[in-house]
Amino acid sequence: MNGSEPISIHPESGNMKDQDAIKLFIGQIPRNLEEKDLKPLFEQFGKIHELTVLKDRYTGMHKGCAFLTYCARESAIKAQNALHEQKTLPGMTRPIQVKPADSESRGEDRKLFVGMLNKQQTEEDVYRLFEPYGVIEECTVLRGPDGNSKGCAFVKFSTHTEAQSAISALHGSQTMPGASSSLVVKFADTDKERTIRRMQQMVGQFGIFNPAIALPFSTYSSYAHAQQAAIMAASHGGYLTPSVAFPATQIHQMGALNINSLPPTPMTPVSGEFHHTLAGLSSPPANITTSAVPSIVTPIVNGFTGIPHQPNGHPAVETVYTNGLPPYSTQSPTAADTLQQAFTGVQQYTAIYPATTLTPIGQTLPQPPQVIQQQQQREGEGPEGCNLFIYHLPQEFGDNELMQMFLPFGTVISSKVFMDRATNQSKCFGFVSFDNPASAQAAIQAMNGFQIGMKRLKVQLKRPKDASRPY
DNA sequence: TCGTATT
Repeated sequence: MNGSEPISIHPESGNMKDQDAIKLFIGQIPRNLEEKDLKPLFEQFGKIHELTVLKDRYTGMHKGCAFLTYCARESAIKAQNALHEQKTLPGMTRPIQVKPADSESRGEDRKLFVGMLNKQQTEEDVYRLFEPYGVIEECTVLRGPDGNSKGCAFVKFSTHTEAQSAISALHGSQTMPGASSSLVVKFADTDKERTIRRMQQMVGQFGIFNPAIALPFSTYSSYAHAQQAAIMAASHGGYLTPSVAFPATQIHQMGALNINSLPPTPMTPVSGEFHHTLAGLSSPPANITTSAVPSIVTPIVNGFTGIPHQPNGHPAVETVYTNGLPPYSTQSPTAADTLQQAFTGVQQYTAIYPATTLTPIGQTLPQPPQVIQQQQQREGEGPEGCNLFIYHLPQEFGDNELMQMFLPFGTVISSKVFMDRATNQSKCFGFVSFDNPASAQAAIQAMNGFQIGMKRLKVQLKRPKDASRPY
């Protein structure tokens, strides 16, 4: 599940697909092309059973890719061979992608991540290194915008077993000249792990206040939206693009990871489920460096994919909103409904600390307070059990940020960050008071241990004034 | 040192 809702061409009558039809993933589609625009391009290879442009579930934003299923399996093979990496659609900087959708063959369990490569090593070098262990379907060295190797690569074998044997043989087996440690060969991250990794990177990148990304969110109506917006902005240096969307479930998992600081349990690769795509469907020869391979395996340009990485410019922001429906208003909400108001604080907070908002989500999604009181810093204090002590606040947090952070859990009747009189700097602790104990408890549950940058919040009930000191 | 996008 991933924030997209299919909009399909209406299957015409009598367009039954073959039992062994292949669903194709189409990438690098200009965002102004809809199903009807794409249809002619693909129809020349056979009758289309279904064509679905992927769109964001909430914003309707075109994601720049699609799923395509032909009635006939053969049509898919022909289309891939004819189009994949062969043609660049108007406005795109990279060629169209036509290949079996992930759903057709999860691939993850036979895809390896290779780290600690020498930055001089090319796709061909990596290919040679892994060739002895099986049929390589894909071999890509990761490169930066300048085309320089990042010292790592993806290698996809045709089977899990082959991939495993490559790990056994190569992991740690040697140290490449210039590498800081021995070769790393392991299964590539799953989608979930990738999501988590990205978010962690964002924590690192944006854990320090960055006003540049604190602007453009306000009219979202749910946590997930707010998070998506912030994450999207963060991961693109403030540009809004539809290219990443994080489902709430993944965000939740990320949160859990932040709290526990534990790596996710690796997903056990599903084995035994053999797919009829790729190798199965037209039995690619072991040597796929030949460009004439009549296979639906991702064609390998010049023997290897990904060689000519052009530096790709930022996608123009204005091309993003092809449906005339800007997903994120740059205006503040006027008189939004109660729910929206309830989340405004989270959104602002999210904009400041994108990844860190992930933690409380879904853990304890509090009832939005019915009334948001705007009083920010009344010295008042709630009843016993309603007052929280918060430590390890970010240096930048003031009373208002503190309130924003806790608004989602109920009505905040006061928030106070303690300042050093001499320096006027935050002492990084403060107090928040709710109007009822349940809100306070919800806030503790969700926010205690919440990671911001390198620190974790300590959130606990404030000691009653008359509490006896332990010493 | 984990890819631009995968219902």
